[in-house]
Amino acid sequence: METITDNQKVKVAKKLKKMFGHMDRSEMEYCPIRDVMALASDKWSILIILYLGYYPVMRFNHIKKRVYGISNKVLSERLKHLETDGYLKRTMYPEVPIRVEYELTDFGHSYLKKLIDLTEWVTDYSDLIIESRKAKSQGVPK
Amino acid sequence: METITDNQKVKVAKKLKKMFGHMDRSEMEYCPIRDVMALASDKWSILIILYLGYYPVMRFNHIKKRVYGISNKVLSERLKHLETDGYLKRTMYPEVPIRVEYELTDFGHSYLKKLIDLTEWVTDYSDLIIESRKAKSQGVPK
DNA sequence: TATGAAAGTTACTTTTTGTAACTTAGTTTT
DNA sequence: AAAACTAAGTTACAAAAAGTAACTTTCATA
Repeated sequence: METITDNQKVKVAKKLKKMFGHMDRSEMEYCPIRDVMALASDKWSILIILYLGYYPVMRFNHIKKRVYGISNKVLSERLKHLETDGYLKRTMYPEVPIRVEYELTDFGHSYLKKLIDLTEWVTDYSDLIIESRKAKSQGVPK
Repeated sequence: METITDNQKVKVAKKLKKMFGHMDRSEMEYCPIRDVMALASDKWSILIILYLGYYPVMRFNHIKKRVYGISNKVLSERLKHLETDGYLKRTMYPEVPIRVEYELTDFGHSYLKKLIDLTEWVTDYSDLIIESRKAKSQGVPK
């Protein structure tokens, strides 16, 4: 992993200062950013968006197969919210059996880029993390 | 929002292809990346890490005050996991009353950078999203 | 002796998820 | 003509996760 220089830390601190202007209400007010983050960083939403980046157009059952482990219920909920929030577009073809296609909007694509950066990082370091986890769980005899 | 060009989409597709080499097991195998993502993208974990970026050293109750709304229980759990996974370091001073300090590891700082990028994006567009949400929920009369 | 503070833990309630069976509407097969 | 088949969900119920609030521990101080 790249080491973080103090210089970089200063940059990071600046960005945080800017961001926390919005976030840092230690009282219990409504915070739109948290609200948006809640959906955007949800584990299932992330997978859905990544797969929609990979397969530009997907139908309900296709997503369900790829995002293995997701239930109809949660998939249906997340798709609705992701559509409502503008990340994806749902197109229904009134054929029989019904056909419904999902695809990212431009907005969704813009978010996809950020998610890819995040996922790349996780991909690169997941082995390291799993190692750390094992090491700690085995008890460090010191 | 910046429009996504086809050229950019190609780049994105390439990255996804690489990533999905790891992720795309449509069978129910254990996937370390998902596992890591589950903690790393958790809503409370994100807030904890962001605040630890802002205040380099924090004690339990300080974190609890800043990450408003989090319960002792969940905070305690997340801190343990984040420590186990190597994002942060916990230092206990056996004074009375006890003092425990949390700070990001280098690894945690490296992840913080990614989180900041993500959060910046969310910050920039959260208004747009809230708008989209309102528009859709009011029913679009067409 | 009683009070207090910090960092949790615990028992219990509420909310969110997961499971699996069911619905809907035409199409094709028997 | 009735029965079976699709895809895309929905629904009722069970299981897991999160929230709540009271409790614990340790020793210094009033």
